[in-house]
Amino acid sequence: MPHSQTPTNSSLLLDHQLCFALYSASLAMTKLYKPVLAELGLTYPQYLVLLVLWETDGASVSELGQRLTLDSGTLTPLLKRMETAGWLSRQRDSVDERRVHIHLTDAGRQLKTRARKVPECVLQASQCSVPELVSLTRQIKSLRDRLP
Amino acid sequence: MPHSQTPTNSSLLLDHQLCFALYSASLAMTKLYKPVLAELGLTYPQYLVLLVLWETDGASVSELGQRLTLDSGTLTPLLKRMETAGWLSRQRDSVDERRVHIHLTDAGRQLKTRARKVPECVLQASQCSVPELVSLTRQIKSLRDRLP
DNA sequence: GTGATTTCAATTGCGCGCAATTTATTTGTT
DNA sequence: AACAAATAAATTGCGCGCAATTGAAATCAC
Repeated sequence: MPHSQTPTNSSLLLDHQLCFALYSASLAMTKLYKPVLAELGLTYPQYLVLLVLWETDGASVSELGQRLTLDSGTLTPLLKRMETAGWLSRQRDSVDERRVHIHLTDAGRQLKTRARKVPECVLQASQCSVPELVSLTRQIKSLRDRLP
Repeated sequence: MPHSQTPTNSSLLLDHQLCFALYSASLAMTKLYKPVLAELGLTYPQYLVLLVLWETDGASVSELGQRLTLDSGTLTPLLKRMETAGWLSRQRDSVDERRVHIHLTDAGRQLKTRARKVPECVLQASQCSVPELVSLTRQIKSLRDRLP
């Protein structure tokens, strides 16, 4: 046993590798999306917001935050930019005036059709097989769910 | 075959799921690191820079950029902050004056010892088995290497 | 019902990440 | 030698991501 620090160093390396792999792959994925989304006038986080709204229009800011693990400090300015761009409107809840509901505009709903080509473009660019992506997604979600 | 749009929608969902899983897991990992790194006065990208420098002191800005897939627009201000914090110094190459080499200070080198506990803390907090982390890391790296 | 607590969104401030441009230096061509 | 092209880092500008704080509204406690 010549290396007394082997356990520490290997876990250190492993840990770095996983975190950096996630960090690096996430940045690379965002770059992959960028040109496709730019044609629609969207950023990646804005696209994520639309994915939630296309499913559940009228969600509140905090509901969006739960779905996307983002807080109001991120979402409020982002939603204001999307409101300015004409994709959605922000309306106070008349019953509970603390809450703000986000509703798609006609333009926001129509964008869904044009966005159908996004995942196909990205899937093709990623050069991955579907079974591999299915398996990998399941594992990363499982990891994600165990993180605080 | 009642759903003519099934292929599109499923690839759409799958694609979103993978990208969002990566995005969400990467953000969660960064949050996991934050309190541990905060004790050392570091951010996660700064920690990544140190990991490279602890291995190859004196790397140039572009070499750091290649290792971390970051450009000078990100690295230059980041390195200036780390220089101000006393972890490193930035020195022009006397032969090729376009290049800037990054050298650790004594404090930067000594930080390596204190940083040994970082991966252990994070590994414990992640609640994952080592074999799972090894396998997942390999797969994510493989995906990353196929992305442009 | 009044005060304390909680909840929700907005705001402030800072550090990335990156596209696009600029400046300085080196290399290549002739 | 002189000019063009390529390379390296810095700069500018914008959009996140998040901690911390603020302000307003609803809920709870008694």
